[in-house]
Amino acid sequence: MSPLECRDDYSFPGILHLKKAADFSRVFDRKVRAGDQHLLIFADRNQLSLSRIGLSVSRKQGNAVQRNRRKRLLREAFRLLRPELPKGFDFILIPRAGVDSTLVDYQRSLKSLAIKLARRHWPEEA
RNA sequence: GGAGUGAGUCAGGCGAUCGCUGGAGGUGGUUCCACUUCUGGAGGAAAGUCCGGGCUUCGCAGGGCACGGUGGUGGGUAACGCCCACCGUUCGCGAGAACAGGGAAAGUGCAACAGAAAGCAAACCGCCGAUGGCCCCUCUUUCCAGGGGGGAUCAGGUAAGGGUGAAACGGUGCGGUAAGAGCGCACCAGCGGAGCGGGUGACCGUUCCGGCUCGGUAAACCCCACCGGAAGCAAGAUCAAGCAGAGGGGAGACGGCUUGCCGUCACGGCUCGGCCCGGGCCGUUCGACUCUCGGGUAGAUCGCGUCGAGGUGUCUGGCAACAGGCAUCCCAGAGAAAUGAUCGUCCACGACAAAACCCGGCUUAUCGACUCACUCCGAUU
Repeated sequence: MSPLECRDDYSFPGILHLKKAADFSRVFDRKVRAGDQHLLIFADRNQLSLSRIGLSVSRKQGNAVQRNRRKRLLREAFRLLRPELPKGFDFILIPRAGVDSTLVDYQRSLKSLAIKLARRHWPEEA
């Protein structure tokens, strides 16, 4: 198994985290985004056979404990949905402030928004 | 039992499923990853970043000024603005609590409102009006002069009483006086000086003397004593793509002219091709390509968590803070940042809040639960 591949199950190892500042600015600069009342997602294609996520939670979301809670819910949503999501993308998830979202809310939003963003990238292939 | 004071402890539990991360071991693929087993994985404040240290880099003869900080005494400590004990003042019936607690007779400044007056002397109401002046009444037989008594008033005296204020230049009594006043005296309070006794000391007790009394404010300037080199883990150390720099090596001659291009041959690199011949492209008489060097960005590794001013237990010294001895344990270590999510269940229905180089403190936030010691009140024996 290559280092840049990963089993298609409910695990969530470190290589699926978006870590480098360069990756973050690349996705943000692409300016391809979609959102609803729970989430705002930026997306860009990567050259890998898997999808990665990065999280951006601002100070407006509350204190450190509340921000941590949001990040954990978002990671959990991604982890549980990973087999069903499009591959080969980097996503940046930004939760909406002031909304009391649950894990189920985030799962639902992540799935529909990710599929929507993936479709928007397909025309570039042709 | 009720009310309270002071120390201190804990910070939802259990189970199931799916995950994350550090370490150790094993298996598999040749330096990295995957799988697997065991094991560790947020706080009392991790917070605010307000002090003090360690550590790191830079700076540094010595002294002074400036700036900043601290401020009862004696201890503790690596150090502190922290802690302990004690002293003083104030508050509380008390257990106890609070104190930025050096200097106001070195100087400068400040004090709203009220009040006459807020700092060195003054006087609003009041009291007096002895002394000096003026006026009235009266007595001295009548008028004048003089004298006695009484009243009013001006000059003046006074600060006891009233009133204002957070604060108004000691208190009580006797004497004294026109009225009064430390004006005099006694005692008390306060201040200063000298002595004696106790204490390491802050201070405490006590005796005598003095002038009789001198207000508050220094987290206002200031004065005095003591302390302080600067910046911080994005500190800093090592390795180091790319790009840029310096130095070296590096394949050429001839001819033409419009003087930087063309032509001929030669050589070098790349390419077509299994290879040779050969073809194509680019380059060579200041330059393709290549070597070396120093600096160093992205990035990586270390710093960084096995070893610490460390935790737990126990003994010894000390009133205590704490120190020492012995035994024992290894207890988060990320880096866009792990320590979780969901469900079930129980109960007192879960507050405030999450490490980011590491320690010692302080401050602030906090649902509640509990332990120990002590005080006051009440009841009972």
